[in-house]
Amino acid sequence: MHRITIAQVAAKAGVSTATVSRALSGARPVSDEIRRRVDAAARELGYSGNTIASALRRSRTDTVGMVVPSIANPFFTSLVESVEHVLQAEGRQLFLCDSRQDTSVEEGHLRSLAARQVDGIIISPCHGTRSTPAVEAAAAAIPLVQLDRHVAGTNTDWVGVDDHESMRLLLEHLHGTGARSAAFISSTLTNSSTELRLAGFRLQTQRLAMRTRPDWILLGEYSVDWGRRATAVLLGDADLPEAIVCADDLIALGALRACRDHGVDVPGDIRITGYDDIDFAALFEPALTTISQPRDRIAAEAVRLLATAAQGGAAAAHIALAPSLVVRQSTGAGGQTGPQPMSSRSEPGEHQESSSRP
Amino acid sequence: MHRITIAQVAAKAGVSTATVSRALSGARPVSDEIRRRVDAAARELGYSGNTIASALRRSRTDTVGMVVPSIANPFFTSLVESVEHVLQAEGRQLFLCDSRQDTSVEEGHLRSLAARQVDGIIISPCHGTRSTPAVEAAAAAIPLVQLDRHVAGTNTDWVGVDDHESMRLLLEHLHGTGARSAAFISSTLTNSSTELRLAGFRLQTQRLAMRTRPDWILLGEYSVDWGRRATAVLLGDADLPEAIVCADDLIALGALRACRDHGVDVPGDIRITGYDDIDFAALFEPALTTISQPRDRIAAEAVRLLATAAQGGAAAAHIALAPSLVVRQSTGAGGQTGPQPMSSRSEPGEHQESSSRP
DNA sequence: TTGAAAGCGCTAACAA
DNA sequence: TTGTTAGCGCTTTCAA
Repeated sequence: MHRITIAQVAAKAGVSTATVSRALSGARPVSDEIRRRVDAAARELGYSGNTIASALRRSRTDTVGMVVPSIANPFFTSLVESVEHVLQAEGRQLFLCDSRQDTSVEEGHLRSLAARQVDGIIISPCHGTRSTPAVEAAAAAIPLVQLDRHVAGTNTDWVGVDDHESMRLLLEHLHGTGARSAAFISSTLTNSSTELRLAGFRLQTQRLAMRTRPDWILLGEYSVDWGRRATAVLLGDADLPEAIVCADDLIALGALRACRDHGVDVPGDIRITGYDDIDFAALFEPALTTISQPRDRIAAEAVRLLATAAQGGAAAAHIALAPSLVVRQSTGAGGQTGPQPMSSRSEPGEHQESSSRP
Repeated sequence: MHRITIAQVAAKAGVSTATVSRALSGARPVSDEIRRRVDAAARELGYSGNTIASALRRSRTDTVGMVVPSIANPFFTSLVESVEHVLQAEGRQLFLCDSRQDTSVEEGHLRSLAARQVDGIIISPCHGTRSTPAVEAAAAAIPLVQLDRHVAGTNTDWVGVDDHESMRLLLEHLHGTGARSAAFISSTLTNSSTELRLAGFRLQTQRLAMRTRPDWILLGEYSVDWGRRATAVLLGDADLPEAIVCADDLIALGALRACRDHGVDVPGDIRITGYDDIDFAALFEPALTTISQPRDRIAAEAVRLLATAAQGGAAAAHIALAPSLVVRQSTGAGGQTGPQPMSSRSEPGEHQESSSRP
């Protein structure tokens, strides 16, 4: 199992190792004749290259690290998928890390990625304040971009959607369907997205004069189970909200489930909305009205920012892409059902960019 | 942004680079006094190590590559999650690759992983025969274990569940609920698991004298949409099967959806089963009876086999773990519904191991 | 227990 | 266009 080295290829082709390197990488001009000889020798020997040695020499690994709070969460899964596809198109490779909502695990991952000399790090930090030191330390050494969520007090690149705009879309839509009161189910406020979504909810309900109550703001975690339990609490009261706004689709699916279990009709008695537009959101009965994030675009921007930062750009960029509202049955708008192409989506374009590199 | 090297730590601590290396890795004995000095120097300088240089020297990267046909498929997602957790516990890192059901993409990934000197490769090949050359080539250079599916004609390690046993569990259960006829919806037969599941279906229906028909065997792809369309075809005929056995949960969820759309009661009119026990299987209405694969165990065995192979074990191991049947409402057994702990699961133990290393 | 020195496989100056 | 040479940062003999 001894690996073939460039020296053996050089010997076989009767040229120097430098020439082999040039011929194979195509970085510098090489005569056709020699290129043929080198290619033949490499093929015959089954030469496959040693990226490690190359990386050490070039101080560049063509490798990106990605850290997410939970691989199993469908939203992050599709973000990972998008990032992987972008990298794969560039011949780069993805180190995938799951922080499991644990800042110490997250810190370990960041350290390890730094030691592995990744060219960049893409992270959805698991906590809005406790993740800050590790994120800052990593960002000081390596280009780093935060995705979706971001920690407080740092000045790194960030890409996500405009959570405020999302809440405006959702609540105006609900208001338009006649809802005049709303509850909000979310995770505890440990990160920026979660905080912004709640702030947006408060702002928009107030603006639209929709009624809410302090005990209609239920904070737990991003999971189906929490959505179910929180909704059960809401349904246990005589005063029911006309709408339940959920901070992600998992919570919303749990809410749908709880309503079904309690014989509450959706959207007849209560309208329900989600956030993220995971694949299963379209499949449930009733299909879920939700916010779609332009994941591919988010991934592409993130990778682009990494490249820019690697070239020594100065100012950090905050890119908020436009979310889009996907109307389905759970808000009674008679929207489409099932997994068909979602033609009602508005084209998600760039929404605002607060600052950019030169 | 210049990285600190071991030489700078050595200078600051007043020792040689060799000593720093020994002190930091803990591989060889170092006096307490010097260890203290080195640790202090490293901390003050913010030394973080260069895994690339270390890897080149040790010819070991503490890195594993994983190639799956589709990151977004919840079954593979959870396999990825399990593998990542096992590796993370060992301080190793995962290169995640999505072959997107494309053998040429897959081949590119395998080449790239080999060039990156990964310590091992874990792969669910996307095709039973067309993936063979690339898998064999990779396996010749690097420890490789196939997960879930495996290609024809190679002799590499493999870990998965016993698909035949799964079909026995499913069909005996269906027979027990009174079903005497069954249809089968699956992907086209491009890989081993798919083939084995169909073979198992044929064998068990015959053994149990359950009626089936050639046009009740519908082969498309592993997706909700295909399950839905295939079921719609079945429901268009006057002769309805009493059960539909689906080769994965996505297909089964599509089948449930089609039945609902056509006003066919599940499990009253037709029983439906899935395969994989993805998280959403428990959430649908009716909740899905399915086969649970011991994912963590599969992941752990795969990583263990990689280590064994790296130490130069000879014979390839084929480890088939025992699947377990999870009974829920879609087969009318009044099983539990919703996402509660699945107490009816039998403990998945080792089922058979056809050969093992010395 | 510590240090000196070689070298992992590759690429980038520099020369020719 | 090609070859020579140095060296990326680390670990590991080998000697002391």
